[in-house]
Amino acid sequence: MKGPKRSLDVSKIVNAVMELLDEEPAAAPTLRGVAARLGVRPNTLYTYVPDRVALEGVVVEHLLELAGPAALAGGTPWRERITGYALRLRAELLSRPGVVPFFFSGPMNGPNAVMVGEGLLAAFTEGGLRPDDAARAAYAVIVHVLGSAALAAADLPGPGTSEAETLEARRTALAAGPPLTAATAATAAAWNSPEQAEWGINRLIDGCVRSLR
Amino acid sequence: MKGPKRSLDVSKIVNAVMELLDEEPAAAPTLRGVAARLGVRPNTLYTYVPDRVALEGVVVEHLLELAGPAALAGGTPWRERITGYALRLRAELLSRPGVVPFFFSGPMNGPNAVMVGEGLLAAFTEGGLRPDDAARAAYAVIVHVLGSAALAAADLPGPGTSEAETLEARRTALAAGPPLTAATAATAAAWNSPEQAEWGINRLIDGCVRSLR
DNA sequence: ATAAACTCTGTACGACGTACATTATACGCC
DNA sequence: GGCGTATAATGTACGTCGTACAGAGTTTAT
Repeated sequence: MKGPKRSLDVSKIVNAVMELLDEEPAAAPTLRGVAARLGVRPNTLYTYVPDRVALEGVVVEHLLELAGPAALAGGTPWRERITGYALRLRAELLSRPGVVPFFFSGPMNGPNAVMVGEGLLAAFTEGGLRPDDAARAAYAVIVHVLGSAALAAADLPGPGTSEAETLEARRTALAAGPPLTAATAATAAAWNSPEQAEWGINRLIDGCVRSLR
Repeated sequence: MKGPKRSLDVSKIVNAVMELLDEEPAAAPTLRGVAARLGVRPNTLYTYVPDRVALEGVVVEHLLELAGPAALAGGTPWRERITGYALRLRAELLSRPGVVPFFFSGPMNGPNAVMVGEGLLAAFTEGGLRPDDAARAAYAVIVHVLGSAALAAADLPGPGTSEAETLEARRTALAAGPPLTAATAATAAAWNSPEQAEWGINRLIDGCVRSLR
């Protein structure tokens, strides 16, 4: 290559994004913020990435990998592989709520997304689903995990509010609602808990398996 | 009340948002855009709504109603009520992709959200689920619908690109992937189709029902 | 040695959400 | 029935965002 040496590369940029998220997990990282942290002008990033959406795309790829897609390939029972990856990914996202919107800003077609898809396909195939159903099931799992994370992130307590008190606030609000809502207020108030997410994914997998008979 | 007459009200604002979405369904409506359409300065909207997130919240409420939550209450078989509302809501969102992020920008606790929850609870209860499971199932359905809509919106063809050609592009890209992905490329390429969404929701409900035995 | 290719900077633009002071309007009260 | 006061809308402004474009500086190929 001709010109001057590059001072950065995409992985350095991703690292900067992750550092920003470590410091302020709920704040959505911005192009300018990333550039500032790297000691560089905002438009310098355009050398490495065509636009903001693409930057978010590489961050998404990094997070998909952080959740350990390799563990999807085999070793443990197929069902645990699916729920395991799903819940790990969800946890990674919720510990950095600022990154959640990135998953909805463009198509997910990077190599890690493909790898996750292949791993889910393998697991569901091992579970006895026919190929087409396995494909549908794999997508449904992704939908569920990302939907769950996004809704939970939208409901996160702001700074200066404890998790326990928002939960209690939700519970009393629901208890004042219509009959069925009131009757299940305690359960419904914890709708964004990991346990609830796990329940949902398990029911989804149950339904996919049931389609066998 | 004392001061001058109000020139607007919240419903007029919501109407303006919907008009903006009619004209440019993929563009996220902005405070300034809404104000301009109403012939008013941007900060005038602060008389009616505390901030942008709250504005988005009332739009969300309006869309939840547009999908016809009353039909959740009864009349048809319980299962159809659930899938019907879910798919109607999904369709409303996808015909206005610009509004999808609004569903993830704050808690969903308006009256229509409560009404939808109650309707889902009623349907699942009629389906035989115990109250707590019905609550979990209701939330899982919401997660799935919104997740599906958000992922589909993120993958929508840009202007000047037909749906058929993006589908074909996805198919060939997947066909070049790892073995299981390649084998199911045709199915997986249509992952954001309404049929696929329906399949996912039906599997989820199947799984919830199965938890009975 | 020179030209071409490439990186980064400097500067700028328009859009966004929102804050604050100011002006105009209408009701309640004496 | 005029007047004070609460309220609505405006005017103006600030800081942040993504991104465009021209220019300066650096490296390699010839």
